Amino acid sequence: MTEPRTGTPRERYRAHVRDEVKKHAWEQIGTAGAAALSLNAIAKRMGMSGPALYRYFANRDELITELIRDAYRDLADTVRARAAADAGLDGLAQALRRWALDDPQRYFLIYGTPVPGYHAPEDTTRISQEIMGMVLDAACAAAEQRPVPARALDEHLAEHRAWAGEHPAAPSALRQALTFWTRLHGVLSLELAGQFSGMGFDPALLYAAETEAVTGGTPSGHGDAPRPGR
Amino acid sequence: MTEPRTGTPRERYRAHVRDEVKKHAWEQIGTAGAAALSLNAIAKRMGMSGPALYRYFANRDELITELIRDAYRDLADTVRARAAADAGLDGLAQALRRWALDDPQRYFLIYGTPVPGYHAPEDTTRISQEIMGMVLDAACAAAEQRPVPARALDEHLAEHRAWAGEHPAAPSALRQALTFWTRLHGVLSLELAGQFSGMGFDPALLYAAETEAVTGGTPSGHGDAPRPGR
DNA sequence: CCCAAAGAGTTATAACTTCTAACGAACGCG
DNA sequence: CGCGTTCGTTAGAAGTTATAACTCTTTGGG
Repeated sequence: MTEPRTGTPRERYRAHVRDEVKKHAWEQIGTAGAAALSLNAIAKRMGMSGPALYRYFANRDELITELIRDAYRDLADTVRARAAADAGLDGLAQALRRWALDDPQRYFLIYGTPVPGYHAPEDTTRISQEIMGMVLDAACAAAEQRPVPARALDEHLAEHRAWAGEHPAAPSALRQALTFWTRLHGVLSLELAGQFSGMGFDPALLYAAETEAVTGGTPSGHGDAPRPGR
Repeated sequence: MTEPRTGTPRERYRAHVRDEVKKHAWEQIGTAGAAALSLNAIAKRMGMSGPALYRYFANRDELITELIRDAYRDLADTVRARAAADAGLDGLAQALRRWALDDPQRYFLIYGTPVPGYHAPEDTTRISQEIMGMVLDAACAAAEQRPVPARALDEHLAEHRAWAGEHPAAPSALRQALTFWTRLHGVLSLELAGQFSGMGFDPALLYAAETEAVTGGTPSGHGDAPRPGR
């Protein structure tokens, strides 16, 4: 989460306690969901009384916001590592699914049901944009090897490409990155939510099929092995 | 929600109070999310003390389960009405989006972040299957007019078609119904969660593009007007 | 019609939760 | 070695879910 080797002893201790709180928080979230997260319960498990935690987190929302921040950072790191290995769009898709399956509630903390009042802090939206940027990079790289056919939506995206920032992606790449996100999230979120549970088919194959469809069957760059199924 | 014209006066009164509780519950969920739903607050708004509501709902979870049940029923009714009008797959897609935008938290109550411990009651999964059945019907009807090309996934689905029940859909129709669900849910859930908010493009056009892609551009049956955008 | 049973709503209470306030003790910087 | 900052404590307010016990009303059977 954070490196403990900085600042004064007190700061290091503080960072250590904060990390331990977050560790217990993730456990609670994993077993009972974010709604059931209790500062009191965490304090007791750490062997101290409830109000002590308020020295480390202003309130429950700040702890959850911090967890969301960490989740975003971890996802960005995962995608960045995979992108650095030049794994291609399908490599990113695999990394995303693994990351999500590794801790479904962490995925839902980012992409799940929003709390009506809640507004994400600016830095998390920045990380979100960075992730999108890496997907855009991969989409452009894939388009060089195999051109992506144009769609009717491309025109609209060409006119509304503010979300891509300064990225020089072609309209078709914008669309590809966007549908990469929506299509994989569609399968992944329903799988993680257990909506496929009694249905019998293998979600991994559906995910692989969607990945192949959205990448145009591009077998990745020169990075790790493709392995469509699992 | 339920017809008040049945049973004894007491039963009718009971049903009336239950409906009023649910009405207030939906308001709370809409403005603060399901996690913030408070039986106490509902009771006070209805002019009675907290424990009185326990005459009508065993506990908070039972109320939420009942809301989920109602949401499923309402979605099934909406889809059924649209399917009866022979609106085609894209008609169902439009109906789904309208229904979701009408009350995002209601959509998320069904398709949003799951609570780790929670298991859906049997009747809601039955309704879910009924909805899937109607999508399958529409997919088969569309395939008669315009054949759907086969995909690699079809073979797997042909071998694992238990979820389709007795439905005689061809493997390609199974896949089409499944991706209809996952692709539209992918766009819709991210839109409802506000993930597209600062991005500039029109989610309706993205949804329309995904609808057209998944239906193969079939301009519906003979029902209501198609109207792709909005 | 009458009366007992059933049901509705009440208050009191327990066991939780978040979060503030006030206090004492320990830590570590100068 | 001090002395101020920081930490952890207990006390307590205001919420929550949920149960128990009690009162009052409604209802249906004799």
